[in-house]
Amino acid sequence: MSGKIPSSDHTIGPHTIGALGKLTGVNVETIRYYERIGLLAGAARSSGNYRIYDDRHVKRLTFIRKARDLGFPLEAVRRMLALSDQPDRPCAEVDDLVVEQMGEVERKIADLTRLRDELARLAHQCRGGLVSDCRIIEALSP
Amino acid sequence: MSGKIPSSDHTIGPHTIGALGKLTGVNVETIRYYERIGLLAGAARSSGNYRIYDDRHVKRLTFIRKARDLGFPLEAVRRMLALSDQPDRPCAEVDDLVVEQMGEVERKIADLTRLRDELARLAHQCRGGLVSDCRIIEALSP
DNA sequence: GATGCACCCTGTAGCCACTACAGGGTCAAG
DNA sequence: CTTGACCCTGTAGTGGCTACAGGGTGCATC
Repeated sequence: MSGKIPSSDHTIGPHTIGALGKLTGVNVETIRYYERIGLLAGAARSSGNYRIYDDRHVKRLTFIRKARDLGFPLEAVRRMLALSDQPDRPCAEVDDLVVEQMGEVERKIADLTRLRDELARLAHQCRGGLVSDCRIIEALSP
Repeated sequence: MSGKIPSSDHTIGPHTIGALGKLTGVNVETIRYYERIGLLAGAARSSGNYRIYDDRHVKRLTFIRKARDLGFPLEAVRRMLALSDQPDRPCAEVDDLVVEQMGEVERKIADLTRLRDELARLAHQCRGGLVSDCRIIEALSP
């Protein structure tokens, strides 16, 4: 059976999943995963059962990718997408998500900074010796 | 069938898994998980098939917990445990692990700091407005 | 000795956010 | 007409646990 297949490579018009992936910088497997969990709407299909994405998909996925790059968990991304579809709602709800995420990130930074200091204290404590005299092992041993 | 069961609550002598967990601050499920993946040696069993841990287990698990608290992945913990059993090997191998882990942590801190700065720039950009005018949504939209 | 309760056992499934196959089908070019 | 790049579905794996389900054990209390 013959059928039209979308030619891709352009920034506009229909795209195969691979073209969408390249356009947005998202792995093909990840795109399918997003569809499976209902984050990205399913695409139309070609006669050969290929997914055919349009520009709304490109926009949507770009949004998701940027939000993920900022460290938002998928649930937050989902909420932001929902909000972006409701232009009449207060913007503060979006802001809350950003502030929450910033808090998370700051907590992680604080934790990791403590860790790094601990590790720095441990490092290079036993240059050239044997494990039997290793201060690091000692520090970990009860 | 009767049988001796270890009474616990002391810091020395045999322990049930629950007592070991309390002693070391490690979740009971996690202890069983460590046994399953071969990180913590299996314990003797009581007549009622309860695990009976001795002081070597306590030491071992404390070591693991401290290393985990420092963010070492389980594979690194495994290598450190192996090294701690070979006192004649050079301590530098342990040091390498610490330095590597410190590098990881510093990379994460750098990444998160960049993230935090991005988020800080986004936060509070659209106080009181509607989603339709939200700069955050705008920033994420292509 | 029956009952209750805290603890223990095994085995399996779930979490997050992907990633990596296996085993096939489809498309365009040479 | 074959090659090779791409696509499809479905399932299993990653790390490091955590959370059951469905049972058994140990001990105190009535």
